[in-house]
Amino acid sequence: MPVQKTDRKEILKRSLHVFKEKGYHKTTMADLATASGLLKGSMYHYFSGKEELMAEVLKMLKNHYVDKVFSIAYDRSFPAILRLQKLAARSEEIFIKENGGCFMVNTGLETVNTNKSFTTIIRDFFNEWIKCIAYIYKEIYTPSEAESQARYAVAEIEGSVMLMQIYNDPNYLLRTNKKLIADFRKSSEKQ
Amino acid sequence: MPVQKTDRKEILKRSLHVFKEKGYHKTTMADLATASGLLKGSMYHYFSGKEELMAEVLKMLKNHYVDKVFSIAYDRSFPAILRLQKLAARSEEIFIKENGGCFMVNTGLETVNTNKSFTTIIRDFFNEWIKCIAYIYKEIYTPSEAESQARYAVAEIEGSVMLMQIYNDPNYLLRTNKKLIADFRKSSEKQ
Amino acid sequence: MPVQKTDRKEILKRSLHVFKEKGYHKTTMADLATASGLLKGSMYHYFSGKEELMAEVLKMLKNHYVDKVFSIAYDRSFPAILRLQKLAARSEEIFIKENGGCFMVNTGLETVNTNKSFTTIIRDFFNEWIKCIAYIYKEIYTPSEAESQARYAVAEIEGSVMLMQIYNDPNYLLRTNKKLIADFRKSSEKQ
Amino acid sequence: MPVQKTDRKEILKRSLHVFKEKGYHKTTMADLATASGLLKGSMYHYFSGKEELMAEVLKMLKNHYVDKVFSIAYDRSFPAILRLQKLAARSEEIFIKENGGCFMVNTGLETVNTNKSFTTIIRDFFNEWIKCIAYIYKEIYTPSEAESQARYAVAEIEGSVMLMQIYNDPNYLLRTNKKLIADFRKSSEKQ
DNA sequence: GATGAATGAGACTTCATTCAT
DNA sequence: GATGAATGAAGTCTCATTCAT
Repeated sequence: MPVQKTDRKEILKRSLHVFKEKGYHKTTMADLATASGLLKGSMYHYFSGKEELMAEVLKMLKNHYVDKVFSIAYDRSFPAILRLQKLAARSEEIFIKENGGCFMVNTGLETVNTNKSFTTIIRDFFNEWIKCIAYIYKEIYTPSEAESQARYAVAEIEGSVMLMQIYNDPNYLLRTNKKLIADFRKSSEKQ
Repeated sequence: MPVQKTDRKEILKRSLHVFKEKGYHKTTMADLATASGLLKGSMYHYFSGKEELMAEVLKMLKNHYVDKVFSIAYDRSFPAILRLQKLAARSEEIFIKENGGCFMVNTGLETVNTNKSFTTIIRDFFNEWIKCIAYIYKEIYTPSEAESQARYAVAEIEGSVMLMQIYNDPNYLLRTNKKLIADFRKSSEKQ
Repeated sequence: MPVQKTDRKEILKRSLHVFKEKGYHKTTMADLATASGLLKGSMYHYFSGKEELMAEVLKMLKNHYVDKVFSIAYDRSFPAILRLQKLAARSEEIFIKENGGCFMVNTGLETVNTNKSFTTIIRDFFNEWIKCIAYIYKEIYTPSEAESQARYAVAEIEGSVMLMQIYNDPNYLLRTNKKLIADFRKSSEKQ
Repeated sequence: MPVQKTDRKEILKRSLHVFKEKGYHKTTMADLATASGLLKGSMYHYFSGKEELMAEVLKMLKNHYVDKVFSIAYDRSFPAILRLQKLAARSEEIFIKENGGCFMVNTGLETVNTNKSFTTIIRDFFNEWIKCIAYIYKEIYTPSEAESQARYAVAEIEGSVMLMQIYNDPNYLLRTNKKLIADFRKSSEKQ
């Protein structure tokens, strides 16, 4: 019955959920098709294969972060500390509510030795994340110090998200975010 | 014709290398058998299946860390700062030299939704790690503050190891270790 | 958006090229559609399916041979030997230049056990070919001897075309044609 | 139930029958497995895939021809004409009785544009065939003339086999063989 | 007439596991 | 204990064909 049942964007969104749940290698094209309301064979109208599909999921997600999350950092109509808090709040929404964990890291680590093309996209994601945190930090640090601190911050957040997953306890992330904000406030006041 | 005499421990060691390289789901029993000098069928004399084998690999590795690495923290014949440095040095050896990344985290994230039994072992590993760092931190912090700081430290290290893998650049870990040691020294001196 | 106006004849011609290249079973409807400047679904406005399409390709080609090639044999305004030479020259053009090999034979052998309807058309083709050669041979042989010799000639030509394909060397056909013409000349002179 | 049900050689023989019947592309691994009394997956214990399997079938067949058929030509305990007759008789057995047609040619033409590795083996087969006929012809022709005549003979035989398949009439081959033998006898007597 | 999304059967292949020897 | 043939379910992907627009 050839009626349009869905579109690429919709398939990508639904595939993202499945990949989050099961990881790249454990997810089958049948899983993705079912989630999209299609049959296995129909997926190949939209994507040349599983690998391309995942690459597009990653790109979509990266763009979403850049447009909807990291952009918060550059909105100078709010004070730096508030922007940092907003970023933290958004990260909590994303990493905690939506089925636990950071999809970029989980995918990155699972595929780092088997799918180099994914790594490139994931690297872009981290570049953007570090850049946006550094932008805020530049209000109180030198540019090079800001970037260095941003890298530590991202590492600490991601490490916390990982522990959160292993322990199934969101407090790991919540505490780290609070600490990062408190540290920033303290450093601001020193000036 | 028995190609090679071997035993469980030897199989576990060789399997660890393969799992590190390819991850849990991408590794086949044939890969593990080849690495062990056995044929596929022979693996089942030693382990009931792939899942049990991985569980034993994780246990072996956890015990190795407890005995050979985390034990450093409890050797009070060295000053705290030196023990911290030794731990850092060992972690660099492990995470950088041996094919990049933290096997516990990589396995944990890949299987967190599909193999609960692995997660339990990995959680034990992190409990021990945090505990040993906290033991050192207690020399300058209150017990509860020490544990809190230990958790941050482990999160930051693991986050750095992850970025190290994604960026294929060991400096992420090296810088973090230096920072953690410097912070400890500074805090020590304040007292 | 109609990409390209076309018609059955044009589709058949373009499909012939693709079938020549890949054979019947390896050719997909998508290949044929692409070659025709259409999309897959549009092919079914012209032909009921792949099998009918191939049948029509074979008929078109057979008719082309009858009208444009075999007809040479019946043009008594030229001497027999010249007609034979012309036929040889045309066969060289067809079998050598256009991507090597005899489409009728290649298709016939590939489908002889699976698509009886093709075989009928291909048989017609050979009937016509043998008949036209026999027509020339009758100038020097009895009718029954002429037909017999014509069959040998066609067999030898086709065998040479086959070896030409396997060895990727057009000389197999060229030598055979020369020999057939020389034999005919010799037999003519004896009379 | 892991008991040896067959072996490589047996699979090759049975696969040959199936490939003869359906051609390379139309034959599925399931067809071959069924013919071998195995399940699809079990075929991959013996062969890395369909392509390797066919390559081995072709090699086996070529070797069979060399050892059991072409070798007749070199047995000087029989006169040349008798050796030629024996070869003809064997070729009739092979091409007529066993499901019609020459497997080497059918496979060669079907795959000449898609599987170069097959072509190499098939070329070897023809080299050997031409060589053995030439060996007999050298008794009455110069070496170079013998080889030339051998090539014509093989072409004519194969062309006849092809017509035999298309017309489903073994007389095409039978007549050609008779003619070749008669020609040889006539040429012998002239000397 | 042209489209192209959807189908669904079926292709090749992989792999954890079993078990007779 | 070791083998390796066999299994069978499941994986990714292909393709001739249909049909609503």
